[in-house]
Amino acid sequence: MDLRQLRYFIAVAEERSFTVAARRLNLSQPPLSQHIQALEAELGTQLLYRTSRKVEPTQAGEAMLLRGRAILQQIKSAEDEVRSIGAGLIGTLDLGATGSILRGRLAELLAAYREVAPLVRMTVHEQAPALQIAALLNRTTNISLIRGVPRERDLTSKLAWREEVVLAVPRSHPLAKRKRVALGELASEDHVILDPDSSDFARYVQTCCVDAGFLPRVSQQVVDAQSIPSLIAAGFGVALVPQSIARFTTADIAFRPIRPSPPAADVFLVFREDETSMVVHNFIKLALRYLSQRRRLG
Amino acid sequence: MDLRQLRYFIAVAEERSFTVAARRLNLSQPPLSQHIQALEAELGTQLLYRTSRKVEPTQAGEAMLLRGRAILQQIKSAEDEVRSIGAGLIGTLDLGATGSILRGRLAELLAAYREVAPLVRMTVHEQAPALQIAALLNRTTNISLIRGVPRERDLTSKLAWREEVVLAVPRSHPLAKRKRVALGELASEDHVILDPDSSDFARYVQTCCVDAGFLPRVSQQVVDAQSIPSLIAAGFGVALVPQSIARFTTADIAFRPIRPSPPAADVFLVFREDETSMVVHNFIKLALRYLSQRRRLG
DNA sequence: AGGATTGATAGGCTTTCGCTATGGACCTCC
DNA sequence: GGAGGTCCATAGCGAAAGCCTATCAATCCT
Repeated sequence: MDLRQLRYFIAVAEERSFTVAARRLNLSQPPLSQHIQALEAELGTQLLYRTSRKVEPTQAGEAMLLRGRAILQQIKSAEDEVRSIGAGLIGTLDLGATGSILRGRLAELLAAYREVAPLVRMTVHEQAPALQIAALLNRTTNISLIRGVPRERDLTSKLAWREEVVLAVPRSHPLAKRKRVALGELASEDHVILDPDSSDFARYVQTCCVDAGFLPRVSQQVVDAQSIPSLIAAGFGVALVPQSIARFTTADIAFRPIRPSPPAADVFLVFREDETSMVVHNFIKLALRYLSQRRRLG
Repeated sequence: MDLRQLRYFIAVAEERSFTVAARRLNLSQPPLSQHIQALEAELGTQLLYRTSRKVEPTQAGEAMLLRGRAILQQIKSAEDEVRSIGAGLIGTLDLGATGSILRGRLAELLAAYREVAPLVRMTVHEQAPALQIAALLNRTTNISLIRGVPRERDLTSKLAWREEVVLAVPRSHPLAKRKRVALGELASEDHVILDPDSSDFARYVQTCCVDAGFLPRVSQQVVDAQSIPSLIAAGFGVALVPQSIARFTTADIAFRPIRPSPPAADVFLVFREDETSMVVHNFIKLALRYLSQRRRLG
């Protein structure tokens, strides 16, 4: 059986006329008759009872009409689904991010994406950077947002945005009175830092300090950036943190820009080089476009 | 989308190789590539991710594979159903018959038919002959078994079998002692008859009696042949009944053949002339064959 | 009875389909 | 590390199908 034959048959059965059906199909009547005959021959069954005055489906024809319509509908629906998947409008998207990035600019990016592709099931996996890399290689996640470029060969990274690194100090601290702070002035302070083993950002900050001529004295080392503000407020010292964190912390803490030469922490979109999902490609394309726009605007 | 393309795609997706799939499809590899390309172009989506070493479905391809398999299966199932209906192996069959015919030879005919077409839903409507005709014209029933040929123009009748008409008398009756009885001898008896208005059989019997030189004296007239044996046993008189009734009545009654020139009641298969159902045609064909066979054998 | 309408058939033309031959990328084996 | 082998894509040709116009046979309507 052929889909063309099926469509033709349905048209004739519905119109109860070869001539009218042919008109509807933008076809002349003879080939229509021939196709119906071929279909009947293949099924070994008369589907239409025809006199020169009227055409009516036989019982077999009624069944064929019913099932045929369902089949055509299913085909259409399958085509739509495949097209949607191919266009990246349907599917799943697993993102990896740390809490600070998620609560930072990522949230607005996700909102923008959801407007474009509302049917994509998004899941954000909040986890430490090292685990994010593993998850990407695992195919547990499709995309990660990470401060720093991972060196794995199968992964591709694209700069998403740059965040200035700022100083976090207790409001009572003398540096809190200052409008800006030079990096070198922090040499004598106690520092709260992230674990450099699991965090590119921590390593980057460390490098910046070394470049400024000192190795930060560590009073406390944490794995989750979320813990830093509380420790600062509790008087454990100062910390160099991404500016985006400033938006979500208590009043006990002051954030001060580092000047001159403020360090910038780069956040990257990271994904598998061989990623095939159109949802992922779509997201990346949209994200880069959206972010560059934002950068230009403000 | 074309079914051929769908089949081709499924083969390639399953085999994960154009070359192998082409072999399976009894096709050379180039047209296979072309069809897949055409399908992908139509859907605007890559369905297969191909390198020179391996072929794998994309996410869209996976969906297409799943839905496509279901569609092909549905098509096959629809074809099977239509073929079965066309062959008269699936459907419904509504038969009309009087109780005496049903409990007579019809039962064995239905048993024979059920062996050939076990999936056909048969329903027997036990009703008076006049109602049977109406039901046939109504399309409430497809086939009736009636003693006598209805004169309606839209109905066709085929002789199913002939039954000898025999005399039913109480065992205590003098005629019960006889081996055979001539029709003329019943002139002086009281008769239990069916309503001649609704029964061809009753009219036929009446005609036979008139031919034999008398008009039967009616002691009781009933509409249901089933009532006759009880009335005979109760001493209401005698009755001329189809031989088949003899098999299902009590010991109080004797059945005696009419000799010479036994009257014969003909039972006909009656059906609409424009009947289209293959189930009905099948049943009629089988019934006539089966019955003529039975006639020859016994 | 004759014109009109309907589905079936016949013959010619265009499009599609499948084949062989070949190209380009990649893997494997010596 | 280059030669051969394998795989999918492309090109060009012959065969088959699909579609069209013209016509026929049957039926309906006036």
